[in-house]
Amino acid sequence: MADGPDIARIATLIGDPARARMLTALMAGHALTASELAVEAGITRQTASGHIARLREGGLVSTARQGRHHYIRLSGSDVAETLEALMEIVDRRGPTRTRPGPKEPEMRHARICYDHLAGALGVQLHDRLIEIGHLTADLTPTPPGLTAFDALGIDIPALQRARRPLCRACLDWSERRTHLAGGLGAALFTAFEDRAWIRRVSGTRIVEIRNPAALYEWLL
Amino acid sequence: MADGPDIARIATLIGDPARARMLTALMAGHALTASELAVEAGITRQTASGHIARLREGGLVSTARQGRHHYIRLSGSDVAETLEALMEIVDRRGPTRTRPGPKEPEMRHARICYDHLAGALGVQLHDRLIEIGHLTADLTPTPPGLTAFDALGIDIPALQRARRPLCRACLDWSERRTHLAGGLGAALFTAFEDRAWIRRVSGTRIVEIRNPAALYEWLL
DNA sequence: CTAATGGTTCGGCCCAAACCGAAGCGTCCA
DNA sequence: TGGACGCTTCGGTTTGGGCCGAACCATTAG
Repeated sequence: MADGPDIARIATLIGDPARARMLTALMAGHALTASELAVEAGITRQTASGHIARLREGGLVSTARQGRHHYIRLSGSDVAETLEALMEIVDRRGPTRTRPGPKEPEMRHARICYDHLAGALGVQLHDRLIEIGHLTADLTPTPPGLTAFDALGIDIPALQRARRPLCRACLDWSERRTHLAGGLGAALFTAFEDRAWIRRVSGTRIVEIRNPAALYEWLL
Repeated sequence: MADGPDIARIATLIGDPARARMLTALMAGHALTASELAVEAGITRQTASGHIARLREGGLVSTARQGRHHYIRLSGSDVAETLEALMEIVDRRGPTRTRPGPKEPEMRHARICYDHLAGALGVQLHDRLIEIGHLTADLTPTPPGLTAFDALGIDIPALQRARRPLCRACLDWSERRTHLAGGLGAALFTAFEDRAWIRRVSGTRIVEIRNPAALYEWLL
């Protein structure tokens, strides 16, 4: 009898849209910081902080402090399995799907995720970099990749010396696939922006493609 | 962006204590009426009616009218699996642990999970079927397995034609290992029940072993 | 040291939804 | 045909909690 409310407690934690987006983002298996989760969930840092506290209290995530950063990850595979079970229900009988959601097509096409590209364009960039051999499947730069990044003015060795990981896979909530995050993801974004190949729409997370020809040529 | 992953919608449905109690009651696999569910959840009929409408709208339960009665059941095994996954999280890290009531040991030993065996016996069945070669490690029936299932009156080809997957691994929340679900899991349960090898304890999810000799002999 | 950055806490606003009483439908039986 | 029964719908109240602005700690950089 008492187990009813207990599963309700856990389900309630997953049931908030912002928290569900956080947990979905954490499904990639990588630890994320509180700020990154806030961006991923589309809420402010202080709101995210409260959500994280509740998730931690409920045992769904665990946190680790490293300096002034708090890294958050799913607390175990059982949590991931539960989320997958929920996704399966959604998939099997979802009359109102999120994938072709007509809400904000531009957001789904290209947006900024913290400091790197996300959306369909972000996923495409990620896949293409691996496809043309600039990155290996586990996101390590290859010699040709180093040359190509250097041609964009990106100093890979300097990025590698930074504390931040060079490359990280970030799960895209609209595409449900990974895009490129980390120092290189951020560097590529600014490189594209400096060349006016892309531009941020001020006040939103939306990213516009200004020079598709140059962008796609670089991806050949 | 506002409408993130739909898993939040499903989780919210499970996240209300009254609805969680209803769903837990339905885990036994029997259809219940709206009034019975109201008693089970400890709320009035009209409140229960609203909850049932929401659960039906969300696709978690299906209803059937028979005269002036409305019978409600879980809409599928995927819902039961999700609930079991949630129970496993609760079981593993629940702060307010459910009192180890008198029913607990029997529940852990053998219980029904929607329509198939769970608990220690369920896990044992799963492992044994693989061990004696009736199923492969990825849960495909072998020729000797087909013969053995046929001897129990189970029509595997008919089950394979059904929409439901024939064999499915379902994570057991008390054993933390997988037991056998899917069409075959359900068919085995009814076959054992028909032969009076096992019996359900009415009003609960507990399953009693009535003829252990016959049951274990079949598993040789 | 000060400044910048990551994270948390506090206070107040606001809304979704859970709840019940009462009334409204159907369905079944005498 | 009237009445009992099962269930749903409607109104109105209440509350939990999600959200943000602002202020507050902690760590690192300069």
